[in-house]
Amino acid sequence: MTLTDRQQAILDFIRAFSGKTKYPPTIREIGKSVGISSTSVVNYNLNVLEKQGHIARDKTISRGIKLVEESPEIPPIETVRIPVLGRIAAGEPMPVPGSDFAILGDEVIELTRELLPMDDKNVFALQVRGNSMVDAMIGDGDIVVMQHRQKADNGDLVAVWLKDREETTLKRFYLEKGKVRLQPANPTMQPIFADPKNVEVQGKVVLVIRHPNK
Amino acid sequence: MTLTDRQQAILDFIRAFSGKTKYPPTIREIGKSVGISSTSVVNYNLNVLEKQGHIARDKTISRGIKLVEESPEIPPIETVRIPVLGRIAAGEPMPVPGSDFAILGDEVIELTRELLPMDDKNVFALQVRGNSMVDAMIGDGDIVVMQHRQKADNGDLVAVWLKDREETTLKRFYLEKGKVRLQPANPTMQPIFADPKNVEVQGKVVLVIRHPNK
DNA sequence: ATTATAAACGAACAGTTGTTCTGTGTCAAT
DNA sequence: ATTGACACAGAACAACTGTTCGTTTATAAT
Repeated sequence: MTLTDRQQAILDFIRAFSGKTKYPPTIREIGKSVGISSTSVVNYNLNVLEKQGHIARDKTISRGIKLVEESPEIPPIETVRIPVLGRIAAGEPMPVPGSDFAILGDEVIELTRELLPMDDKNVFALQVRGNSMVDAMIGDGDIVVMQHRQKADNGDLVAVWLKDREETTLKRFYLEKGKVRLQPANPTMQPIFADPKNVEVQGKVVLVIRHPNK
Repeated sequence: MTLTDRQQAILDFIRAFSGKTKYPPTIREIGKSVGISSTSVVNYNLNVLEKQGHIARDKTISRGIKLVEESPEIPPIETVRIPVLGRIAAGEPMPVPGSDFAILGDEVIELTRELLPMDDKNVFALQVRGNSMVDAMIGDGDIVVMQHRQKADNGDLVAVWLKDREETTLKRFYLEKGKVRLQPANPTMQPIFADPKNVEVQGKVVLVIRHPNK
């Protein structure tokens, strides 16, 4: 069942007007917008649109028009917003996200929640600079999504803050004989040995996102 | 600045009424609901609510009331929904997404649009099985987001359908001396050489998503 | 006790709003 | 040529709607 040009224009106007003003237009506002001088003609066309199921009307009250949804509701996908806090292993100090941190900078990415571990609290992202982790299949330019942690298990991929060097780095974490070994995943690079007191674990990698052609 | 009980009741009614009817109430409908018999009193209270920033009023028109959002609107992030069509290099036939394909299976992921290339049409995802691409830092279990392509450039990471083998595989694509070379990124594996007529390029990898601890 | 302000109230009014009535024009079918 | 359906148009009307006016009551401050 097709619409005339005028009827389509009326629908478009109702949608645009309602979106802007948060209330529907009157008969006269519709008429004015689509060039119909007679309220009777607007009323006639609205009755047709109602009969066809495009709108619903509440009788005799002002602005008693509502659009009928035209497409079935898209099923919602639960997503999570993740602040991208900066870059890692670039030697710059980097703030640790807290439970009430504000988003620094304004870059945020949004992902399907199911891509993250069960606990998606305290999640942030960093962009990797450098190739120290290529054997862990994390390369320069990758985005790593991290979950804030203060403790690490052996073998975890973590971001750690080295207090004496005042820099953050991404490495595999091992605690051996009272010392921390931060192991690159690149055979050309040496591990870092550090006093546990000098190491502050900030987060554990839970997801890696890469553009393979960049 | 506090609200009287009556003013709170008016706000609650406006919110409930608007949610239900999709248009705001009139002065008289408000009065009837909160037990105010005089339109002047309703008008007085609405003016107070407007002054305090709870509502906005469009003057002298019917139903010219709108609620002012009580929390700042979360800035929208444009996202893209990507169907996950299955697994690749598992030897099973895999349908090619077309411009009007339906989502097979019901797994869909949603990502920030800016993570994808400029043209995000005809995008789908596959989960990788196998380690043939570890030197391209794509491992078993990774999700690769692909853009439908029918042609590949040398060096592109692509999914190709091998007609004679009836299987899809993920490899780097090279066209050399009239032959297609599909190059694994794993030094322990041999490239596949194929007649171009036997090879159907399906898509090019534009993003890789990995859980590093799975 | 007095004053100022807030809150309330009914009535009246002007303008808005949707519906109905009567009539005309166009087009397709017969 | 006639008929019926559709679309249109202006006018009139009743009811709706928001604003203003004049007044009263309650409360707090002085």
